[in-house]
Amino acid sequence: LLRAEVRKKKPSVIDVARLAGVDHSTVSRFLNNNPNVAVATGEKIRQAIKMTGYKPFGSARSLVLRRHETVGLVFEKEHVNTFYGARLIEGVTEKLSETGNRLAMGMIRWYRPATEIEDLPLLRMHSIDGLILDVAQISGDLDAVVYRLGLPYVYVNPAGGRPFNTIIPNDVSVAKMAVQYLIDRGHRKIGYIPCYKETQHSSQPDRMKGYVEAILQAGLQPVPLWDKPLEEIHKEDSDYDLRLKIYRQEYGCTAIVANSGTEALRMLFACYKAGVKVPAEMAMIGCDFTPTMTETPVPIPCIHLDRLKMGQRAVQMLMERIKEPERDIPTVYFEGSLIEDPRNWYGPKGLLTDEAEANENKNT
Amino acid sequence: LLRAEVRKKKPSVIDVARLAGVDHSTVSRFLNNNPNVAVATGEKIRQAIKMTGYKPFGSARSLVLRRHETVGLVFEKEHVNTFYGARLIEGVTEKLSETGNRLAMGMIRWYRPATEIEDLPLLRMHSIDGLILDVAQISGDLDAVVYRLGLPYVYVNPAGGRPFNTIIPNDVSVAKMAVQYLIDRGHRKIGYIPCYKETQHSSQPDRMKGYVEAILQAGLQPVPLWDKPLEEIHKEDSDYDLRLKIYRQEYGCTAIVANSGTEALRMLFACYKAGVKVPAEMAMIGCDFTPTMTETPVPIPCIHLDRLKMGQRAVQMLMERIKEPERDIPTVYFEGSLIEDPRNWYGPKGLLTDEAEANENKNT
DNA sequence: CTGTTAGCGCGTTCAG
DNA sequence: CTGAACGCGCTAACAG
Repeated sequence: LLRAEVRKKKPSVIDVARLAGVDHSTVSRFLNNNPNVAVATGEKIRQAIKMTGYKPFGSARSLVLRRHETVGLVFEKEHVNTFYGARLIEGVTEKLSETGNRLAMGMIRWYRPATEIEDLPLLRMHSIDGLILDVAQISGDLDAVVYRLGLPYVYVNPAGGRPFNTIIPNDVSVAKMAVQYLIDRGHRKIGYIPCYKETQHSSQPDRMKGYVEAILQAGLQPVPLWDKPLEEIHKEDSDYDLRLKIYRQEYGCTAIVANSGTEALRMLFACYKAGVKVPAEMAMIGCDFTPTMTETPVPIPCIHLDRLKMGQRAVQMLMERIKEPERDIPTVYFEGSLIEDPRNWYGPKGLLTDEAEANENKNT
Repeated sequence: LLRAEVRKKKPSVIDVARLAGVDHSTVSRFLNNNPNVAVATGEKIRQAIKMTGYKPFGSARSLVLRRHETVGLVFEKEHVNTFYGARLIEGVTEKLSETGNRLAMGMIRWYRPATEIEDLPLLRMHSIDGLILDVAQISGDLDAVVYRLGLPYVYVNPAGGRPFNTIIPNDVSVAKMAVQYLIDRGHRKIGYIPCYKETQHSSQPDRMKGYVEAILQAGLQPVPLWDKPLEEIHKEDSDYDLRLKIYRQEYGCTAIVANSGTEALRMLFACYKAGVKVPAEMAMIGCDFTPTMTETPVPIPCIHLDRLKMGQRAVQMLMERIKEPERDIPTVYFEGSLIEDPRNWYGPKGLLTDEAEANENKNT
């Protein structure tokens, strides 16, 4: 004990073993829950560990086990400061902690070549057991890079989708649910507001597709504004005011499906400015949830995609893949669920706290 | 090469050395930029590395160097899905990547005992070189835990502040700047909207303090609504409507300092509902920036705290501490800066893209 | 149940 | 400039 302190050197199994009067291999067995350790011996070792303040040196362990108990997460820099991104990171971290694993993060920017991933400090050496990739807006051959890494991997929400080893939100279905919600409440003229920031990712066209399909399936007519080029629509600050006018006067819309909370919020402002009552004169619903939806004076319902659970599921899938690297796992699709009043998100019965979720589950 | 492939074993320095016809120690020297390697030899080794697809095994390296090239970040779970939190993580990750370091994340929930930090997978073994802590709403003796870890550390925005090894936003100054902005534009009756979610963190009282100080320094009267208990004010959905009425009718306010974008947004809705023109009849400014401020029909200026840079600075400070663990570094305070129209945040000249920032710097 | 021993991949002496 | 030899802390196979 003292010697180790004096040498400014962290105590090792050797120090613990010496103090406990056993061999270092016995200490190792004890630490790894090997049953071949007498109870009395174990107790002595436990004492010695407490006295020395011993902590295992992870690197030595992974050197021999060839396992790092660490999972990598590669993420798009532009997505981190997004509710979607943050919740995913949260879910991943949480699930990893539960299973005793560490999370190591790496970021890549939009439109950069996929090969930049290989140069991340995260991947320049062998230091992780598997990789979760949440990258879509990237150039070059991502699959080639991932293959070269030779690591168990899981994709989350990639561009284009994949049949295996992937977690994907069902954006088509989400938009359909949103449309159905409005139809069920008697609406027949329903407009759609696309993402106000340009995106090449599939979520935008998928939600558009869902909107059109649901409308057509109900024997209704899609309102055509959505297929105009975005630049034309977004030239001025008053885009949404203009849009509201066209939707109401030209097409007689009584309801709107917003691509997300952002668009819902902007549309809501347009309604207030124009003196249009929400939801009486113009009903609204959002695809997906963002925290802005908690700030509206009136509730704007939304179809919630649980990114936290997607993150957790990604970890679970990756763990299975690490166990059996050869086996491919069929892609998991995540469906949306209705939130009638997103403003309760942070409340005592809100969806943010896991305790609340746990209680809800208990009651059902 | 082939042998390594067949054995399904990753190539090591030995394999590279054999292929290059040199000793493994020469390969090691080459990899660590030791000048004692002949150019010709180096070229042979480079070839061999490319052929084998060799990647260093990090654990073996850190075992002998006793350095992990990895930094830990402990974060509050409830803060991850916050713009503030996300930007900080972004800044930390970015700066670490630049310096060739990995980021390992751990999360702890509000109000839990500080000792839970020790049980994080991140800290159960020796696996990081230093630790950044962004935890404030936590119970128990955090300092004792950190001391026990025996690691170089840096605090970010802790409750109460610290004289050393800490990064802190100057919330008092931010609120003062916000008030001054309104005073400079001729306002004399200025109200303050506190954080609508309860918080025990110092940012809330610090901003209140800044508001009061600035008002008094200008020889004006603070509007007293801010010191009422929050529960009383927030009982109903119409809090902000009520507040607006009181501010205007009872105190004759022409301007409001909002604690953050959230409160600004809610106040703005209240104005629209009441038919109060912004900023003509009621000017507003927010402390700190949140993405909701990009969604308003009219610009609400704000005093921006750059959390991205705070994250980067934290890494820089930690690196210095890792180099000289005995030396304490004086706390760094971050000041706010005015954003006149936060709606440009995401725009081509917005603050989000570093390229834009770089260009701006070039021009100045 | 416990101790002995070998070796994981790499960096660093120290001879040559 | 290069190679031989050693050891970092730990696990696992084997012998008792």
